[in-house]
Amino acid sequence: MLSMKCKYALKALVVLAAEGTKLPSSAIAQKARVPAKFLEAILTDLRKADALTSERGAHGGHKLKGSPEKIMLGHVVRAMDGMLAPIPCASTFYYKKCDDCTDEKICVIRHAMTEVRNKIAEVLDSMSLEDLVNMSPKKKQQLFW
Amino acid sequence: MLSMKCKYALKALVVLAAEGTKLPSSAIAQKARVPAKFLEAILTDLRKADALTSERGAHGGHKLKGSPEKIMLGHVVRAMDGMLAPIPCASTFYYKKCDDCTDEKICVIRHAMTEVRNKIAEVLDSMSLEDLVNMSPKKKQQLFW
DNA sequence: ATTAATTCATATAAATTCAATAGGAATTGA
DNA sequence: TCAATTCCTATTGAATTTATATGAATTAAT
Repeated sequence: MLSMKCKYALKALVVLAAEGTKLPSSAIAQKARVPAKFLEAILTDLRKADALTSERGAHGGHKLKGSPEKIMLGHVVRAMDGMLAPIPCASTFYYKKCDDCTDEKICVIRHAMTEVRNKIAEVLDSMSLEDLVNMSPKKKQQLFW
Repeated sequence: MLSMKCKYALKALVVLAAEGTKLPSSAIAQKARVPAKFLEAILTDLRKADALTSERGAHGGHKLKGSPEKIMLGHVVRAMDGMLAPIPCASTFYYKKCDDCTDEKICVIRHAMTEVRNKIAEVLDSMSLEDLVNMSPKKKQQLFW
């Protein structure tokens, strides 16, 4: 399951990708329909994840860091929610050994979940913010949801 | 993320599939290395999910319902954790509308997550308990993890 | 210099979910 | 009657999620 945080993060980034300009968090919150104060915290995390840059003060705001086609969904989801894999032992970026496993090399649960994690990563690591923006038939009107 | 409950359920079912016989929950707990009392509750859920049958009293126990190749991982995971999809609006079995979405038909987040959900379902709905058992190189020794 | 708009940092809180454990009732076979 | 078992209900502690609140720091415009 994606957390709300992660979903909001994706929506915020889609807004920024579509807009192309610097936007204050209040404007993003409105366009993405996301709780304003919660979004503030999320934007900070996204900045730490190198997905955007922020400017403080009057006329400040947030802007995508780099072009939308270079920011992959997998990167965002990992930054917000951690591993893509269903269980830690099947994760490549967040691997962690199971307590109830003696020989993870042969663990059949792990084998199965590694297949799942690879499929998830395949999709999310090949899909960019630009892909998301282009996906909408109404992108001219900036309606993505 | 799979819950512990779901992981334990899968391990219990693999034990039952490999064994082929009726087993008391205490024996399953030991072989699967799962907390005994927690497992009891899980086995009840698995019975309700039609994955096994239970007999009470002395010499009672739990037995797979049907053959291992007919019990799919997707069925088990859904029964334990609910939807496979990353977000409810992308689920086919547990669909639920988003509050922050006006037109889900065009929602780009939903489109992306539907792709993910389809990949996950593809894997889990085509993999059976028998596949899991056969996956282990050490299945003769009944060591699966 | 003051003010308004903004990000940033920290603390808090309510609600929910997770991962169990406890105790005992009901059932069954010996 | 006894021992082994499933089944049922309740509880609990911990962690996580989803926020909200407050105010400090920064910046541009007047």
